[in-house]
Amino acid sequence: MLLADLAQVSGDVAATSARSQKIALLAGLFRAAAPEDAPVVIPYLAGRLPQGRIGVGWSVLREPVAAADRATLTVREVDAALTALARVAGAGAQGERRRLVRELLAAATEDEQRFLIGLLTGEVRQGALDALAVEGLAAATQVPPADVRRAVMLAGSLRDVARALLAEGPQALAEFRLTVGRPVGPMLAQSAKSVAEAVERLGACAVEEKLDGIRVQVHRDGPDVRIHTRTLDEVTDRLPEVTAVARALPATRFILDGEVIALDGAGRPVPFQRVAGRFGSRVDVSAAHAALPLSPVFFDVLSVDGRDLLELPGEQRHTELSRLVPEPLRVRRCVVRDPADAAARAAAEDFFAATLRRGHEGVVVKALDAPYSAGRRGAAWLKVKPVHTLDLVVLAAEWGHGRRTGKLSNLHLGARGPDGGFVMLGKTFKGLTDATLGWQTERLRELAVRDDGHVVTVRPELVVEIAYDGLQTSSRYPAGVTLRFARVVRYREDKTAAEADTVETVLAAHAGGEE
DNA sequence: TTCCGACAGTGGGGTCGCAAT
DNA sequence: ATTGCGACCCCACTATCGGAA
Repeated sequence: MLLADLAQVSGDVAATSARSQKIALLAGLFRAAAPEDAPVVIPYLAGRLPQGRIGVGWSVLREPVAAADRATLTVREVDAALTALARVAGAGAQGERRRLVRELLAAATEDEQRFLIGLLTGEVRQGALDALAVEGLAAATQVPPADVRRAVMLAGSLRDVARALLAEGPQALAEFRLTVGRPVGPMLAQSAKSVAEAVERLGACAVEEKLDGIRVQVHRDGPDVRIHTRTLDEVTDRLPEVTAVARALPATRFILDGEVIALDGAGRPVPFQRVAGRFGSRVDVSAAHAALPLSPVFFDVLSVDGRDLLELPGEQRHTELSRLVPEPLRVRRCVVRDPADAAARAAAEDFFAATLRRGHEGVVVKALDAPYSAGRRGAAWLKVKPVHTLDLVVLAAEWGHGRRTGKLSNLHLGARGPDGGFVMLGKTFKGLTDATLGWQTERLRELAVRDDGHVVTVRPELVVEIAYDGLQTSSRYPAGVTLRFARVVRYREDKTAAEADTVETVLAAHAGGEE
């Protein structure tokens, strides 16, 4: 199959907004793909490389390459070229990768180049990723989408399922069962504004600590322990202490879901930044380990002694968990059996407050009767975190990309400094409706003093209310801190810049506590 | 007919490892 | 030794489609 066919379909998919149409287009191409092409074609049209990220980014792709005028590249040629490229390493690797990429692009037409660059940067922007590729695969093979989706979740891989399905037919899906040693997509949580709202939405529920660390899925099969992240990357080598914990538990085959954090001498959690630093250390793990030991804390069990627990209600899985994992290795929790019981609701609020006092991020409220929905962000788990707000001044804004092209999108945010100037605390593009986006573009253009084509600097007059999750240390910004997860709540046209919050108040609000 | 679940998009900051400077 | 780049941790929020209610 020619790469041009993929580029064509990708363009067609991007051109329609109807999901049904996108799925039909994908299915059409999957049907036309030869069995040897399918393991490449399907990830490509899900916007991903089968090799994963291969060390090619914007700096390599920045300079344009003259396009070919005839489409000759086959999908398999491209895959072979990228496989070779992914293997390049060592001194001179940058230059060699650059040469290989440019060679590939020179053989591609303009449309093919656009598609390849999208794949390499992870920005195909066709309005279809894994989920719609699964639907397309189901349509192409005439298998119920739910069956394919389930197999993909349990296999942790669209490509493997596609290969099996196309080679062996629908019965191949039965092979994809929960298997110790093979990671599954972790269940994710939605957000709620308060514990009261979460309890209201869920009914009978458990309120559990939300720890601010790295999500891990731990598989043990006899002496063999494997640890995977949220995106299913294997990180066993980096977490020897987790392996040791898993080996010490009173069962030999299981899959646990939890979070890895670090505790200081007083038993309080260490800030996420330090945990991430330790977790990211790969060269000398034992030194990093000694400097900051990590502790796993578990909150779910998916399998034990060969029993698949995914379909069990959360409460029964918790019973299994408490049998397998002793107290300090489990998250604390508080159960609300009857949401109509005022005392139980009050206990849940107290638990939330106590969790924050212990230095944790918040809570996750979980329906007692919900199964483990692997790979889904269902409404059965709701996270609740405290939110802070500030009134800050817009110092500049950046031109947006994609659907925000032509709009001023990413705002530079400043607090009032001691000398009457403004101190930048970070940026945000989140929380904006299209209407607000349009409005701020107009307003900021009126206030513009400079436009370098990327950043538009403005007179510091517009005040915007910003929600954020806390401060984190920063080497990038002058105050030495930046806002974590900043997002726009609303513009404060009733306020002047002189009434915005000061750096001093921002720092004081978080003094002594690290949220 | 309206509501709501699932998806995709739009990027944020920090940290590490690696190669280039 | 320092700098720049890419990968990958953490993540919030809105718009949209299309099936459920």
